[in-house]
Amino acid sequence: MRVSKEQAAKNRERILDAASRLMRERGISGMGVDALADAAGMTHGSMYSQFGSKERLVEEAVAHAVVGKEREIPDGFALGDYFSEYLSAGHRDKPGSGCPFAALCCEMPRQSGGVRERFTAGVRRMIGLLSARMASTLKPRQREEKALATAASLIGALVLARAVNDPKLSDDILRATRNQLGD
Amino acid sequence: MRVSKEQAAKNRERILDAASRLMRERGISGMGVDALADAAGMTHGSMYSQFGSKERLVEEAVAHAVVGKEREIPDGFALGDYFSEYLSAGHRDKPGSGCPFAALCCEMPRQSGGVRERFTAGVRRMIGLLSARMASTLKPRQREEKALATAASLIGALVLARAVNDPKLSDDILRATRNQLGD
DNA sequence: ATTATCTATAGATCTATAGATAATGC
DNA sequence: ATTATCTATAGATCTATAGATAATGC
Repeated sequence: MRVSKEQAAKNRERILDAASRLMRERGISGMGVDALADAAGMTHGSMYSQFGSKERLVEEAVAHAVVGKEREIPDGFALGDYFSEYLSAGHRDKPGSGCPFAALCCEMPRQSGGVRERFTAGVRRMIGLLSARMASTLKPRQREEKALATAASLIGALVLARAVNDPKLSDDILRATRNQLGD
Repeated sequence: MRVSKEQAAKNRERILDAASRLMRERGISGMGVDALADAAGMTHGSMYSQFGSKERLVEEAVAHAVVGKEREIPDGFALGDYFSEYLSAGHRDKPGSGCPFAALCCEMPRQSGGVRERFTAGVRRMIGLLSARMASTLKPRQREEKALATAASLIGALVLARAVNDPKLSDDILRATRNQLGD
């Protein structure tokens, strides 16, 4: 049951799409290769011939999620809009298509070097994006510092808002962080 | 091989100590009942007669970790010292005895109601502690808001500093957040 | 008599591999 | 001939339970 090169490439994309969603919804260790194969409409045997191991599949899926999310950011975006979107109830309630850093950060310390490399490269680009938009009255050093702290705030607020049981507390965390960040 | 009530209570404590550490190091789903039994020097059968299920054991272990961590905070602590300690390399590098919120937040959305309840109660107390120490020139509402955003910043910075692969970036995230929080 | 612990085991799930299958691409 | 996919299965690990064991506590 061989397929064409193009079809194989499409299947590969389908696996990565499914993996990058499942990973964010269930966690990396919570995403079974079998469940992933189901979600992608294939057998897990096929995934092993495409990726060799779960670890290498996760490497690519992390990069896939990060790049996909990056592409959603409009070119001339304003910081305030980005904050509002990032800290929205909609984002909180859709982890599968949301920020991969917020979804995967806690599992990263236990991942392979290759997986962490991709994650870290993505974090660096997020900080770069933020830094470039910080008030031009600040020195580059200060902009960088503010960008680092802002990334931590955004990710922390989203993760915490998803973690707590109480909807009001969750909303409060998002709103308070939005207000503190300003712009 | 029955033991005395006191010994049984001690064994229970030993299990909870081991669980609250293993959980933070390997994640809740990454902590096997068997590995936990090993770490506590017991058989897993004994743990089932003590706790009934992994879920109920996790409930107690989360509460145990939260309360244990709370007790470490000195009565008359200063906010600045708390920030410095929380955002230190030492804290980052010892997740097993560190903040349970930072270690477990990403897994919380997939936990049972009982587990999330304990986690949320702990978060609320952390926010209360922070709120009480905020500048007395602020109105209660503003103090609460600042406390919410501060908790998110602290947790986000720690989690992100643990996640990234590059030691310098990791240090930068902690330092930048420390500087932005002030006090 | 009660019960905390242990032994043995069930049944599910997880990652991975070997070999068969059948369509592509030379 | 090559190879993407599928089938079948291995071997490890995971949560959970049943029943035996042996010391406590009435």
